[in-house]
Amino acid sequence: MNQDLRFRFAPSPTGALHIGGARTALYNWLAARGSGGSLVLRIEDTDRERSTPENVEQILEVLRWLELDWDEGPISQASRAEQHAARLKELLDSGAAYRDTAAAEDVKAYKREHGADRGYRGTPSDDPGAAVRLHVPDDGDTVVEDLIRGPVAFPNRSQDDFVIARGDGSVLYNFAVAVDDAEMGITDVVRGDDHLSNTPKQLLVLRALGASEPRYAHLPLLHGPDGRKLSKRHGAASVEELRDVGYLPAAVRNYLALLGWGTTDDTTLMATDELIKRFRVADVGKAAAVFDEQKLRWVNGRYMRELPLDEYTAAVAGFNGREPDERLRAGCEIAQEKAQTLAEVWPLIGFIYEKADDEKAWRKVMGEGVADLLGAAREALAGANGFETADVEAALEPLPERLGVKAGKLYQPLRVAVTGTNVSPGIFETISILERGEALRRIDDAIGRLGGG
RNA sequence: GGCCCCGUCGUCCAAUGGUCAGGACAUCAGGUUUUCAACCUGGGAACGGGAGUUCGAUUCUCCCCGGGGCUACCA
Repeated sequence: MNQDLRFRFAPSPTGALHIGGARTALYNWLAARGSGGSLVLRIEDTDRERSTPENVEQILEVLRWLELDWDEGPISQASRAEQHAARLKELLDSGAAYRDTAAAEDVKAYKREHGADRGYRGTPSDDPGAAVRLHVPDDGDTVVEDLIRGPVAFPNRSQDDFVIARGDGSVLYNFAVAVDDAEMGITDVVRGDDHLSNTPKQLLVLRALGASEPRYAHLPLLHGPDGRKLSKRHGAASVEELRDVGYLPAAVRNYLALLGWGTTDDTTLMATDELIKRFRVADVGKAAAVFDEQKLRWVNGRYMRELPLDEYTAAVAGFNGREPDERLRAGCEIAQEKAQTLAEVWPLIGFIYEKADDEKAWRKVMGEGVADLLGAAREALAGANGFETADVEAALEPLPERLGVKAGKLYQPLRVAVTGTNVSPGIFETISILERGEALRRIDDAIGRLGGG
């Protein structure tokens, strides 16, 4: 345990939080919790155009839903403008940075002249409204000692003298991140691979400032099923969507943890405390992973089935905007083995409250001679000793043989008569969960509709 | 274009300088069965390509190919 470790999750609120971002948050959280260190939440909102309060709130909500807590923050990066300005002034005063009036076109012209692999070098200007660039050395490499990838060398001569502050004095991302990580005492930066190329820039800033450098670990990106970078096109790409289709937070954590990381003994299902115990940033793989919702569904199904009934009922109730009551609890009990997501539960047990109206199912099973079969079942149920599942079973079980039909020939019409559709939990449980009067009434209705009885 | 990263079954994750390259999801076949699931059994399925190092490479090195990231006075 190392209490001195400080991790951070630093999303930019420019849109919905991706499952990739969620995984980054999860990995940081697992690493922090597993090491006894702390987790800082910082919102990278220096892009005032795209950062909105709604997006910030959305990110916090996703983290809360995933049950990932943090120890400090959320800290708005934009609110640290004063510190940024102070550090910027240091670099300007020391000569490590300089003002330059060059625009994108000038940089291109420079490269046409000096070669595409040559980093831009500007000429200091005394125009107080010019952007600020950092002096990058011409020789040597800036090496990122990445925990996952090992040392990665970036030749300095290919690196531009990059802009660290706009003409108006506000700082840019790579500068703000470096300053904040240093001033917040971050020891471990665990983030997406898309930042690997930014790291030498941040290191250069840190060194110019004489600040301490954190350890870095760059996680492979997540791709969609087509192998391209994950985006909205790929189905449930945002965590909110995952929540809305009925996945359990614990299952999502388990699945996400496995996207890029695995154990030597091939364990697939791991409760969160086990993930905390076993997860190591350095063990994360290097290759990009593809988000596979089918496997998430399977993981989720396993979690659904293992949930204690009370929790299960509460989850189903919450998902459907209801209060958990005895009736729902009874329904959940018979549906728990069958549903893989919370959204799948209601179609299975909605009949408890109201009979469904599935025309296709009706046409499929309510054929010739069905009225008589239902009549026989009705009589058997009316005469049952009680109405527990065992009573219903005792009453119905002998029927197919006595009537000379296959079990399905009787049970399917009965299912449709009672639930209104042809998919439900076991037929005996399904009937038993209704009160006897209600069950008989529904059967009578069906017989009536068939023109029989 | 430049700089950088990555490359094991369809997908995720393992292992190894010498094994029949393993597990999970998915898939296929069979079983169970009152529907749908679930469940059980079994099968197919991978080291991107080419050199080199080596007695021997999936594993080490190089090249190629493929995919990806960055390349803004965005984050």
